[in-house]
Amino acid sequence: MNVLDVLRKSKSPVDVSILVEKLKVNKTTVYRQVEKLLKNNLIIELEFGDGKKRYELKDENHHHHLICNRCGRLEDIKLNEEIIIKDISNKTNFKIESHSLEFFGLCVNCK
Amino acid sequence: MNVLDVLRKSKSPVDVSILVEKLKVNKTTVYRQVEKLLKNNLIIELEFGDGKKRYELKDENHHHHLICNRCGRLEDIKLNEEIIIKDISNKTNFKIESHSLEFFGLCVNCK
DNA sequence: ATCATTGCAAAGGATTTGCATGGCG
DNA sequence: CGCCATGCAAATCCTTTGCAATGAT
Repeated sequence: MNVLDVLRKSKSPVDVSILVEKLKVNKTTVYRQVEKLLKNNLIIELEFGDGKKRYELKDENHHHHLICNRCGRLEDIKLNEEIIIKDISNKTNFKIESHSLEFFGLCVNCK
Repeated sequence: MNVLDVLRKSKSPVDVSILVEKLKVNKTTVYRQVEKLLKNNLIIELEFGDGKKRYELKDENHHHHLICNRCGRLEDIKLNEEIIIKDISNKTNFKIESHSLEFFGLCVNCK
C-alpha cells in the first residue's frame, strides 16, 4: 500500500492525516511522498477552505467538486471549462498551467 | 482605519499579517474582525495554495484571479461563469452558494 | 560506500482559545 | 453593572526541517 493506492480506493480527496492512518507511516514520510507525487504530476492538491490540503489522483477524468457547507458531503462534477480558459487566453497574456474550481453550497439532503 | 479600509486600498487580496501590520492591532483582533466581516458577507476568503488565507472586498465586481507560479504576481479577471453555474443547476440538485475559481500559471513577464 | 527513504523530535507558521482588561452603554 | 472589543499568552493544527538510523544499489 502506498499513497496512490489509498487515493485510488478513496471516493473523495484525502488529507494527510488519513494517509498517515491508512499507511501507518510517519507523517513526515507522507508529506514527502505527497510532495514527490505532486512534482511528478500524478496527484493534484485541493483546498476546501478548512486549512488542510487534500489530494486526489490526477487522472484522465478531470473534474471539480461540490462541497456541502452543512454536512461536508462531496460530489464530483464534470464541467466544460475550456470555454472559460480560452476566454482568458484571448483576453490576457497569462499562460494557464492549472486551475482550481470548487463550488460550495447545500447538497440535496441539506437544502 | 479598519479592515475594510485596508481592503479598499489594497490592489490585491490581503492576508492577516498585512492587516496586523497596517492596523497595528493584535492578530487575534484581526482574526475576530475578519470573522465578523465574513459572517456579514462583506468580504470573501481566498486560498492560493500557500497555506494562508487572503481577504478581499465582496463588491459588485465579482471576479477571479490569475496567480503567477513564478513571481506570485496577481491579476484580476472578469469571467462569465454563469454558464457553468447553470450547467450545474441543470445537472444536479446542489444549491450553489459560492464558488472558488483561481488560475495558476505564468504571467507575461515570467513565461 | 553511497544514495534514497524513513522516523522522530523540534521548529515554524497560521489560526483558535481562555482569560483578564478596558471602554462604553 | 453588563456587554462588547481588545490584548496577550498559550494551545492547537498543519506543515517543514534537521538529524540520525535504516535500506537498497
